[in-house]
Amino acid sequence: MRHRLKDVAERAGVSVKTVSNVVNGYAHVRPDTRARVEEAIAVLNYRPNLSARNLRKGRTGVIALAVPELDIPYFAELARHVVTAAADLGWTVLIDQTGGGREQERVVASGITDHLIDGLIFSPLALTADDLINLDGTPMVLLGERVAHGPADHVVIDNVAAAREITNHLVGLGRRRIAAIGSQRTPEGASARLRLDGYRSALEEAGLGYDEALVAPAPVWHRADGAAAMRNLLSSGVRPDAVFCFNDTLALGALRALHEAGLRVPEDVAVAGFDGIEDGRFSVPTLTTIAPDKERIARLAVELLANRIDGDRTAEPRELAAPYRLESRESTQGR
Amino acid sequence: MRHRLKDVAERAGVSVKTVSNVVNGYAHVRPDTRARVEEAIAVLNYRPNLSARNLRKGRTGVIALAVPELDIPYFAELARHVVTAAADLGWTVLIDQTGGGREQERVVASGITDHLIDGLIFSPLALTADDLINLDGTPMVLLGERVAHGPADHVVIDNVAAAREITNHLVGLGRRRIAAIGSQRTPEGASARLRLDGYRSALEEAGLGYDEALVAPAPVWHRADGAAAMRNLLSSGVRPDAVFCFNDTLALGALRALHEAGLRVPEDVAVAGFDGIEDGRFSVPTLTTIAPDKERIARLAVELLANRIDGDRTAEPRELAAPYRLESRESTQGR
DNA sequence: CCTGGTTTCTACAACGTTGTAGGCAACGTT
DNA sequence: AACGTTGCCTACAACGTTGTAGAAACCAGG
Repeated sequence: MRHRLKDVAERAGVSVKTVSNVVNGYAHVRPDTRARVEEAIAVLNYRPNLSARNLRKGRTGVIALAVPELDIPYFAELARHVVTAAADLGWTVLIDQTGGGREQERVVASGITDHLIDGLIFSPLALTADDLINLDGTPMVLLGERVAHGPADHVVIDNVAAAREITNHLVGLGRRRIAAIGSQRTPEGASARLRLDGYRSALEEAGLGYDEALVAPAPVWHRADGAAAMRNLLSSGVRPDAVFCFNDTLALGALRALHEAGLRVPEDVAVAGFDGIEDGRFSVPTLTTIAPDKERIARLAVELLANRIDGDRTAEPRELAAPYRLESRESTQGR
Repeated sequence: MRHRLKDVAERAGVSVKTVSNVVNGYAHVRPDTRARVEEAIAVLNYRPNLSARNLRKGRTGVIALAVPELDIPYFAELARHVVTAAADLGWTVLIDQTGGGREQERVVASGITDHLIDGLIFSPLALTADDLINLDGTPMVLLGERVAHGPADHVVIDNVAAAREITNHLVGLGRRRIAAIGSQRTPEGASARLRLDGYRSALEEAGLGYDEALVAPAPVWHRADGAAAMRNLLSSGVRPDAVFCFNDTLALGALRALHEAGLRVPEDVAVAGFDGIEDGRFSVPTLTTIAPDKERIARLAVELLANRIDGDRTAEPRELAAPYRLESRESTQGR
């Protein structure tokens, strides 16, 4: 039922290689020969066997994208853009869910040398630079803050500046007791640390001072954690007039907790998030956020990977920054 | 830098095939031979070339999951479960975004025969059964209502019964003017039709009658469409006391529009959705919904596919139903 | 010590593709 | 008329793996 070059060749009365040449668009094939071959291909519904082609060429046309979890909106949106950007270059994307644990991430990073993929775009949470030094040369592009200045190409956004900007936005609205949700002391918390730095430096610039009591940790950044952290803040007696949540799902959870506590957003407490996920455009109230340009991040990552795969694999790792925008909505503005 | 069986064989002083036997766990290998081979494998950091193995075996260990869009929460959550269920059987999942157009879906369905994947789990929106008859035997499992009783295995939930149940829930709360958002007249609207049927039959059972004016179409089921449909309903002068939205993102959009119109949920209008996405647990108010058991759907789909791949490819297509639950929350209950 | 069976290992071919090298016509140039 | 060049095509080998067939070494039972 499934046909090979040989079958097409027999039907068209040419050699196997000529069929291969037609399939690959080789120029020097007589029009009538080409037509005969193409007809045979159509009749037999021939499709190349990619395993064989890959074996011969040493390329698979498949890249992997490894993210912690697919149903975290930020990663789902990112994944969508990566798949699209890769498709533009003729690549297929294989998606790997790491779960975010260091051991699993290490497996992904090293098990990648299966020759099934040409390269890897990796958004690690727990991995350290040390985990990456021993890889045998599969091109890799890292996303996010976790392994900055590591041994691989890297796409980031300026977390410190972005966090400073959104904290300034809250300051500019006259808020004075600005809390933060999402701090982490674990090694996984690289993004958390940078965003905390930005928050802190904005506060100090504004002369507001940094108050530990206003900073709530969140081991994971899901909605439920944001809600719990907000409840803790409220019950601890501190009365913030604004909250900067280190990502949007935390913020959505915080909105929920504020609602349950009978506090109005933004009148009583202004809320800001980070990530620019789609949900934030439709929440009640809509969510002010830092929106990284995910399409750009995806495209840069795919292009960096393409350069590694086709080009010099020993060149110095490059680090590219993607832009972001502050999107101001009801949760800080009112309407 | 990258080693082959041959390199390992030379280092261990055995034949290539013996190394292959060790790698594949063949029983009859002397312990000391095995040890020598394993040591060589470790030293050289040998990894099998999957393209070559696949070529030889005719299997790739990769299955594809095709969904319309990854950043639709329902599909993201589903994808996560499929990836997990597939991993349990030793498979990797390649994710394909179709965009939901018929032409693209057709390409996915037929272009799948690239020998890169062993099978396909497909959640089509626009595809018809006719588009599927000509496939050359790549095992496939369909999800959703689009192509019922088609030529392939199929996992569904009982949409009509679920829609009837949630409509009954609204009726039971004393609501009398129950609107519906999400109807579709296009061929893509298979789910919409079934959910509308359930809605309608519940109303008629309850003696409430079916009123066209209370049914709002939504060409796509995104948040923005739900908000727009809700606004249309309100401005058309009908005053529903409840709305059944055909999925959760529509419902989240509707909540938003009701909020903007100054209507209270659920006091003025009760809102129910469908899909059981995570967002609905944290929206304000939290969302009553029909939650299909996505984990079960994913597992059933993967198992059906496994049976096709390993077993009889000509057996009659099977259709399995997955369970769902009505999850009652604030948007219909109040608190 | 022979016989028949098992264990352990190896050589070879094949999976379907493409790169290389080369052959044969047909062409234009000397 | 002889020459090199170009266009078109083919045969062969190779990518790295595993299935098949079988050789060599070993073992138990007579």
